[in-house]
Amino acid sequence: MYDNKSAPLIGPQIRKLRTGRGLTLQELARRAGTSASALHRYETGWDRFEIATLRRIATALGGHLEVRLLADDIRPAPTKPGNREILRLLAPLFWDKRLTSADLEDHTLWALCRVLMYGNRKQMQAMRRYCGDDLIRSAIAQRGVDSRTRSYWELILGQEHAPQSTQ
Amino acid sequence: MYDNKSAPLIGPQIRKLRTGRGLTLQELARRAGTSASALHRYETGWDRFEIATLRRIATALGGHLEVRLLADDIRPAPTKPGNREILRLLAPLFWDKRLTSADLEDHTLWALCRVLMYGNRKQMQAMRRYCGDDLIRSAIAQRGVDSRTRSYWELILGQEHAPQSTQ
DNA sequence: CATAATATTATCATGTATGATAATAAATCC
DNA sequence: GGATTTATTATCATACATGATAATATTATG
Repeated sequence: MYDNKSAPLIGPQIRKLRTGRGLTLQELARRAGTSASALHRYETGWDRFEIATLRRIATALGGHLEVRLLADDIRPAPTKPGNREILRLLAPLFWDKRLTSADLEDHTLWALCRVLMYGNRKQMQAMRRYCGDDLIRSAIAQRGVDSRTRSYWELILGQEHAPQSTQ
Repeated sequence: MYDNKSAPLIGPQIRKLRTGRGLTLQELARRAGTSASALHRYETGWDRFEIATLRRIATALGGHLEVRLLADDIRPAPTKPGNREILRLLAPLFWDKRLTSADLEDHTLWALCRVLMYGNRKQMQAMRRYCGDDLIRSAIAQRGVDSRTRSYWELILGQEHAPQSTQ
């Protein structure tokens, strides 16, 4: 089952790292080039700050900031669809050539490319589950795939690699 | 070997997700309650924006924002230290009772707790490699560990769990 | 190629994040 | 317990992020 584990809130992250390292608000503020009052605001729930400020704080805490925009709505479908369901789902995409079970088996990459380039959310979810992400990686490496689609899926697969491996 | 793979730059993430979903700057701006000009700024490298704005953008892109402050300077040491090296490193921490090899073997958790609570960066790195993170999880669950240390290490181990499992 | 759509660049008024500062409350230390 | 340190709260001036708008450049479309 896909694990939707997200990062803790920023405020508590800052406080835990700060106190865990034995730093006062004043000292961290000095190191980060900010103010104790700002830090207090952030730690206690203020959520209107600038990325640049947060970046300086992370650095002052001996680390770095990591920001990801995670795409939630094209995760793999919960259960693996059968052939018939896939055919039904993808039918609108293959108006020029009716998709058959044999097509699915023998030309999986071709069908997958079309979904990745022109498919809707639901179609992508289904194919992700049906084919697996490794096959998607092969698909986007195909010559007929536009660079827009390629970079999109590279990003999705690259960033989802980590949380997926959590289990 | 620990993999230091960080998130891509924010600008490119936004652009890839936006174009990959076939959205114009105008349309994404409309959905996110921001402006095309702001989006253009962010996509092309502007780095002074507010977290809240970025959050709205992520949501408008069908996903969510994930922000992590990663602690870089207490990663496990590159190589596993031998007993003698550990004893040498930790000696300053055990001024009240000289640490022996037997202590290390028979009372690992106890020694580890002291390092986690009072140790410096280098000592923590070494012990992390020496004992492994599972043992650290056991250690912080011990009764004598203060909550500050506990929450600190829970955070570190929780957020590093994902990238570490990448391999 | 002409047109439409989209991206890029520039300007600007408004709202607000920011760090500085001070007062007060709470926690820590001896 | 008293003194010190730290956290919390409030105020404020300044810098600047923001969205609106328009002009210009580039790209896409038929």
